[in-house]
Order: sequence, then C-alpha cells, then structure tokens
Amino acid sequence: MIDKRQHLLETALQLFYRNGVQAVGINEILKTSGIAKKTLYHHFASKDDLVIAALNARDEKFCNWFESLLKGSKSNSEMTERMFDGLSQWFNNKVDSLDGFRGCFFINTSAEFSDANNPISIRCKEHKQRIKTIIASHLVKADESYLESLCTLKEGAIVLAYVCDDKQAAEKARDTARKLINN
Amino acid sequence: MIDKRQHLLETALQLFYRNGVQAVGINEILKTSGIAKKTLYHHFASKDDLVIAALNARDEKFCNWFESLLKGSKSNSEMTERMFDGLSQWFNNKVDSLDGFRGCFFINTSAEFSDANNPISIRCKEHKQRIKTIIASHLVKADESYLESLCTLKEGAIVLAYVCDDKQAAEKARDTARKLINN
DNA sequence: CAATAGGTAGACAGAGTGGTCTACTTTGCA
DNA sequence: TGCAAAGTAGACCACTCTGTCTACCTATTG
Repeated sequence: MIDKRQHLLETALQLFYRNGVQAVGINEILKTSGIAKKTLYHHFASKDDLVIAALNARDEKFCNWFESLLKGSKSNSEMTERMFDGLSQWFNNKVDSLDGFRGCFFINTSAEFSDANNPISIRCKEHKQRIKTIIASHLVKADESYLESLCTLKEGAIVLAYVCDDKQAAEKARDTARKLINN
Repeated sequence: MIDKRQHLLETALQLFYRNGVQAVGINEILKTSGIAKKTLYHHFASKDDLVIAALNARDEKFCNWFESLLKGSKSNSEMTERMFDGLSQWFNNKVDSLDGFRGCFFINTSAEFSDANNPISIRCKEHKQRIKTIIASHLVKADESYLESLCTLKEGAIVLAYVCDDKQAAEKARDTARKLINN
C-alpha cells in the first residue's frame, strides 16, 4: 500500500521538476505512473497536496545530499570547496540522486505561485532557510557575514546555471567565495 | 490603432509578471483590458507571441532603468553602490517604473518554460546577457572577475529577496561586493 | 467467510483554455 | 462620402483541467 503512494509521489516530483507544476496535469502523472485516479485521491487530498508532498520529498533528497556533501569539513575553506564542487556536479548532471539539472525546484515552484501566503510558497522559503542552516552548521569558524555571502552566491550560481545555461557558474561563484575567506 | 496594442501589451505584462504566464489566461487579459479577443489576435499571432512581446517590453523597461541607474559612475565602487542601492529600491517597491516586486520576470518565466530551445526561454537568457553587458560597460576599471561576481551576487540577491522575502538581500550582497573591490 | 482497506478503468461534471469565426460598428483617410 | 482598417460582443470548437463517483476486483485480517 505504501508503495503506490511512493510511486505516485516520485513520478509527480520528476514530472513537476522537469516541466513545472502547472505544466503537468494530474492526468499526465496518472498516465506516467500507471496508477488510477481514485488511488491518487486516496493518498492525496488535492493536486496542491501532491505538490506540497513533492516539495517535501525534494527537500529531503536535496538536504540529505547537501548534508553529506559538507559533512566532515575541517575548515571554512574546505567546506566552501565542497559546496561549490557539489553545485558544479549538480549543474552538470553528475549527481544521480538529484535528477537532470533544471534549476532549483524551489525557485521554479515559487515563481509559479505568486501568493506568498500559499503553503506552497511558504514551503519553498522554508527549504532555503533549511539549506542556510545546514551551511551555517558546517561553518567551522562561525562567520555570519560569510554565511550570507555563501547563500547569495549559491542562489546566483543556480540561476546563472539554469537561465543562462552557464556551465561554469559554480566555479565562478567559488572563485568569488575564495576571495572572501581572506577577509 | 497603436494604442490598443500597447494597452493590451501593458495589461498582459502586468498580469504575467504579477501572477505568472501560465496562471493568466488570455480571457483574463481581455477582461482586464476591456479589449476584444479578435483585436488581440489581430495584433498578436498567439499567446506565446504575446508573452514574447511582454518579455521584450519588460526587458526594455528594466534595462532603461538599470542603464540610467549606473550611468555616470566614476568608479567601480560607485557603480557597485548604485547598483545595489537600486536593487534595494526595487525589492522594496520604490521603483515606480518597475511595478510591485515579484522577483525577476525573466527568472520566473524561465522557470515556467522548461524547454531551453523555446524562444521564450531564449529571450529570458538574452535579457540576462544584456544586463551583464550593461554592467560591464559601466565598469570604470575593467575587471572580468569582478563582473562575474557582481552578476552572481545580483541574481542571488533577487532570489533571496523574492523566495525568502529578505528585504535586506541587496544590502547583504552589496556588503559582499564591497569586500571584493579591495581584491 | 466477511469486512475492511486498497486498488482498477473510466465516465461524468463544471470550469477553463487558446484559438476561429460571424455579424456588426467605429474610425481614419483619400 | 465611401471604403478599408480596426475594433466589438460573443458564439463556437476541441481539448484540458481538477475532482467526484460507479461498479467492480484484490489482498489482508479476525
């Protein structure tokens, strides 16, 4: 029984991330997953409910990857290298667990839902905060200013990688971050 | 005759930017503008055509604002201050010509259209390149590395301002940029 | 075995989509 | 004035959307 729900969710996440939430209707998810509509509505109250679940699943997946990426960093410098190396891997489709790169699911979904009070928008914001917390927890030497810089550079790199198809966006952002450590 | 087209375009841009391209159907644009459907299709071949026109209009508007913002900078430092001050104004809804802040229309639209070969996606990318060119043209002292940093910080600040509702995103990015000028 | 839970194919419903078209009116210009 | 261009309200079309529901099947458990 739990398998059907999981299968639905994974299919939905994949389609949503690849094409956008509004561009994918539930009939497409059903067709792709081979699961009946009633089953979908048995597990999820609505499409929005499914979107939230997809966001949760992606958040879990991304944060797990990110956490393991930064784990064990011995210095801020090492953590910085790991982070941007990881981002570069992601941008260039070398992280199996994260699917093919199509920008950030949370930025994309946030763009599709303009109401900041919508639980979907709120969920996207929470993801960003969670990532920031993860980075902060791996800063060997606490540095609030550097943390802000890293978060800004990370988002900027993601956007440039996706919108501008800049394969070197992570490397450029890393070069910038390297200059900040000496300050 | 040209006024109807302009009125349609402005209405469409406003609705698209505020709510998202796919969330706004042409019937809503017609209702809001008070213009007949046949007139819309007289001026624009399709909805996609209207979206492209809206992107063009926004590009023009934004680049004009951005250009005048940076114009006359006497140093890289001054240009940097101007840029991030301007971004802060924008994020906090103090730029009349740019409507209420809802992230970047090009990032948002790019998120909604996943096919990188779609003219819409291409147009979004072109906007980013054009902005980069404007920044470069106002760098008093040429510095390729600094240019890349500025572009990354700018995109990052926009995302944090929108997704995370961080009203200080521009200030934080500016603080980061300030540290880079001394390098 | 019976009841419950989970699942199936697919019909149905109302609302909405982007685009085409009819019949008519208004505007602009020679 | 007459004609072409621009514009109007709105009907129509095929299709899609999300969600509800029917009738039935399968699996599990007491």
